[in-house]
Amino acid sequence: MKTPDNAPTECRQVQSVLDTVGRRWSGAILVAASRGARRFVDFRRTVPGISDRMLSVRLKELETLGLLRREVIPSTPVQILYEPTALGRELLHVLQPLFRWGEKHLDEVSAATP
Amino acid sequence: MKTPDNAPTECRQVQSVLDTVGRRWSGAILVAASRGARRFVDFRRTVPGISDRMLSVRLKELETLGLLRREVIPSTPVQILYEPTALGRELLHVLQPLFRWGEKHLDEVSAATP
DNA sequence: GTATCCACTAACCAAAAGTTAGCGACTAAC
DNA sequence: GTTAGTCGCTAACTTTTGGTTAGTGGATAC
Repeated sequence: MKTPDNAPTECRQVQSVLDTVGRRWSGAILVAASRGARRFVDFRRTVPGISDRMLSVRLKELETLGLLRREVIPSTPVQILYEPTALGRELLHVLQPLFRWGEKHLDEVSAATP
Repeated sequence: MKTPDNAPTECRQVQSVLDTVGRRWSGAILVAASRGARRFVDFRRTVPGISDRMLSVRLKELETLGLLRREVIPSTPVQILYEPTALGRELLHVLQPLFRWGEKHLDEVSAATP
């Protein structure tokens, strides 16, 4: 069977999206943010199993990608707030169908990985 | 700010979905399949830049996950066909919004990653 | 007989993720 | 007033994952 000429382009695009938002923890961090997490400790408590290092690395990445905004509040102790940008909220919105699929089918899928 | 009690569960679910479909090449391979790719060489031609090894590894994973079905046709030379299962097609369907988001915003996002 | 195709696999190297520990500046408890 | 704990990180190191290159066997093509 033959694939259409634009198929490689589509594949490249899909690849790029998943390379940016599909990295380990990124999705979970965005969801945590959408559920109200703002401070470093909020995320650490809300994302199960993440280490300080990975959280720090991913928050920085997501900020660089323009999906989270970092705000420093010079109180004592200093507070650092992360919140979704408009772009981040839009991304969370299009991720909803994927999450619902996960809820529905994850048992079937993970049952297949021994 | 406080996150709701079910937030960690949601994060875990998101994590699991993205751990399965968000691995490098998996999304592109599924898209290739949805565009008509069936044989090993079809995928290699349709997914730009993938190596034989990664293609082989990912096809096996996607088969184990129940997203692709592997069929051996004992012709000469033997043909191996991979096609999306019902579950795979459903997943592709819920990934569409994400892909469209990518088309629209990838330039903004990748412009932020130097 | 040399060349190529198909669907892989082996051996090896690089990059990403995970683990453990600790930092400085502060606060609260005893 | 010393001990313990919090917050937002970072450094050093190990493990896991991904990437590259090469090669396989059986077949047909020239």
